[in-house]
Amino acid sequence: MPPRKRADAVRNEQTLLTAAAEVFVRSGVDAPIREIAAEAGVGMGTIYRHFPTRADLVVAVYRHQVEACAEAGPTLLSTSDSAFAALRAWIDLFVDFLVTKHGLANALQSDSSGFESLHAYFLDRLGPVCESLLSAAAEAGEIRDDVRPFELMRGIGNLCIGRDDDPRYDPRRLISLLLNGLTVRRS
Amino acid sequence: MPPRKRADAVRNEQTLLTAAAEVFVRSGVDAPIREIAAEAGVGMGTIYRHFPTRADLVVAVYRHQVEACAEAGPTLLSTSDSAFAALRAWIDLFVDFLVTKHGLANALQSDSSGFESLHAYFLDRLGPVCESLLSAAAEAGEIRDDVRPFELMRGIGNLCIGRDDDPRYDPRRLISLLLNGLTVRRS
DNA sequence: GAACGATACGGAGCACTGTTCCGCTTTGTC
DNA sequence: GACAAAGCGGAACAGTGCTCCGTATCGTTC
Repeated sequence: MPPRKRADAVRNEQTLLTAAAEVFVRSGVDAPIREIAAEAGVGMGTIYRHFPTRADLVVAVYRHQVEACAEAGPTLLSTSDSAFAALRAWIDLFVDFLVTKHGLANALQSDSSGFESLHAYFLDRLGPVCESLLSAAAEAGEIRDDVRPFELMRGIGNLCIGRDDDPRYDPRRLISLLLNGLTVRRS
Repeated sequence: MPPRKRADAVRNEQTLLTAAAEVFVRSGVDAPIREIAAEAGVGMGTIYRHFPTRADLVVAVYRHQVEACAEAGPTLLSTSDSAFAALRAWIDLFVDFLVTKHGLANALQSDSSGFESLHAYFLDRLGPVCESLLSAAAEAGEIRDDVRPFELMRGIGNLCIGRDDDPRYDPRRLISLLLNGLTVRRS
């Protein structure tokens, strides 16, 4: 009994996740469905069919982003000029992801058990990736070696809270400064 | 130089605060402006003139309710059959007020300094009122005498979090049970 | 490769909301 | 009573969520 999904449906679902992620970063998790549909180049009906509620979509994007972020770690490490450059690039992806993560709380609007499990999934999956980037940069002598993944991810997460309250507040700038602070300098 | 407010404007503002409070309890702080206008029997323009943004309205209702709640304490105490009955009635008002209070965080959406000061105002004003009701009931031998206003208000506040997540969750019921738990019984 | 359900798609259309704007009404003053 | 000024109401517009169904595409069977 294999009523398998049609190929175009599978394709659309992937397209949607990617498009939604991009729109979330640009316009927040409350972005109009129309905008996401336009970005993905599909009709609104398609979105509602795949993700009946906004929470469904946000959760799916969240998982998708965690996975993409996790896979990007090793890739960046092997293609970047330096481990520190890889770390910077990875953090940039991570910040994009945080928009979705912070939107999750509102989207789930109380389902705290669901939220907890998604949060645990996030830590399990990304903690080690962050760790490997930190270790590589530390071993290359580019940054200090006493920074733990948890504190870094948590700190960056907190820097991103309230990002759209005030146009003068730019989390990415502060994060960049923070990363500068990790580097080892010859004096 | 007395460009005093016109009498009808003053009247409308009061009407609006009362109506908005009621609608907030019924439909939450995100209730449509139209609904509030209808409840108050005024046009939508009137609301926007008095309270340009939703945050303005929520803050005004908040202050109004804190005041009403504070004034209701002594009144209830002198008109109720017992101090405990007065306490119950007061808590009921207090729960209505909490809807507004919890909506405040969203409405202020980050202005944490403004939020802090409103929170302090609330504690200063209502703490003593709650205290007097507790003392009266304790002195009448109706409830135990080791309950502090802060813990009670805080506990009730927490019971009201997530009130509209699940229709099976009824904070007022639990609060009623909690109050029962305060009573002194002959065994 | 032709034919034909089954599956999925797109987007017009409806319902509902926030916000503005201006003709009309009420108020206060002389 | 007359007349600005202040205030009011709600029609009108714009943006959004969500549904529904005619149409297009896919996968399967011969």
